Amino acid sequence: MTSPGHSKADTPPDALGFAAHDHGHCVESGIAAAEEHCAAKGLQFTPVRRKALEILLQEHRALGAYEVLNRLRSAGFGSQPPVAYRALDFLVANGFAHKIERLNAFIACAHPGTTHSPAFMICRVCDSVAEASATPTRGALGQAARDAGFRIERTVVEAEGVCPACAEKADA
Amino acid sequence: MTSPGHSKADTPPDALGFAAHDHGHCVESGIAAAEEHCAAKGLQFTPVRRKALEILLQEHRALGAYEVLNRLRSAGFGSQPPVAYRALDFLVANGFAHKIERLNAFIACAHPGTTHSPAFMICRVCDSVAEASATPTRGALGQAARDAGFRIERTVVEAEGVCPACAEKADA
DNA sequence: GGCCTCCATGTGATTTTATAACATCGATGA
DNA sequence: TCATCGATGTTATAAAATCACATGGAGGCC
Repeated sequence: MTSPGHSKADTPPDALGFAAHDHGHCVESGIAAAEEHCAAKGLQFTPVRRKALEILLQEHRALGAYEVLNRLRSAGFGSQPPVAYRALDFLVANGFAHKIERLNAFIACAHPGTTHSPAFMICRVCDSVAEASATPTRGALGQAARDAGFRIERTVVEAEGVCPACAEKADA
Repeated sequence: MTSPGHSKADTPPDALGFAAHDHGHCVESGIAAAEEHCAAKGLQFTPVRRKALEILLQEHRALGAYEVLNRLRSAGFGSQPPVAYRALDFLVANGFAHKIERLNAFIACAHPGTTHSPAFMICRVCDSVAEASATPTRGALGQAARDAGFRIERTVVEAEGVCPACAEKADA
């Protein structure tokens, strides 16, 4: 995880993920948020589910289901695809993780607990992914949907490009 | 294309696809646009590629690569996956078709020839798909990208929901 | 013409991603 | 006690995508 030892110590609350930050905090707070939310809603935050979330939280990039599966197996859980897919489905369904459609891969949610329509920036060089907020009903798409009478239930917003770190390297 | 003089007073020129329209026109004009564009750029608009585009243009919904492959086979072309994937890659690379990431499927472009960042509305009931225009650099995502120093090269914008026709049926 | 290169097409084989179908087990509660 | 439910596990298979390699036509060049 190439922890960049810069001066900045904390993650700006509702942004970026490309910036340097206290990564241990991401993991802890992600787990804590899920724990609370599950307790509040009567959901079972079982060992596989917790472990799957932990695995995702380790990285600011998207992991394929089979990569998660391998790590779950290493941790002593079942070794067949449904094990991973079920855990991931649970995390996604409850907003603790998101699926990056472009990559057929999964990433921990950067602001769990809050309802939001996520938007992602995917670096095609280093594969890092940052989560931002989308306001899908406000732009051209929202207008088109209103004009057409289309009822939006969910949006996928993913930008592919080059993250600042990689852009800098390329320039040099 | 997008020459609106021809439409039936139903299809707004650069929108929707859920509305009724002269569908034969979609096919013809889609093919014609591709033909022109290829001639202009020195690209080979070969029989498989043309047929693949025709197949996509038949429908206002996304077709999986294997569905396209089946139809190509029926039309006398090769029957192995690369046949379809290569034709589709060509169409996508040149803006004649788009991939709907959410569905792992492909759809003909609704306004070929013009450079654009497409946005899609996908009906989860009837599977129809309409193409609109996105303005990804203008909303919250664009702002986040600027703040982060992320260089956007391509965006995926897909809204899932219920189209007007299906919503009406559900109400009734 | 003969030859070379490029690119498109074709094939078989394989990899990657995802789901179906069914068995077991522990917790809950009538 | 025992029926039910949800979570986990397994085997098997489906669906989506790519790899590797052979063939064949169109142009350019000698």
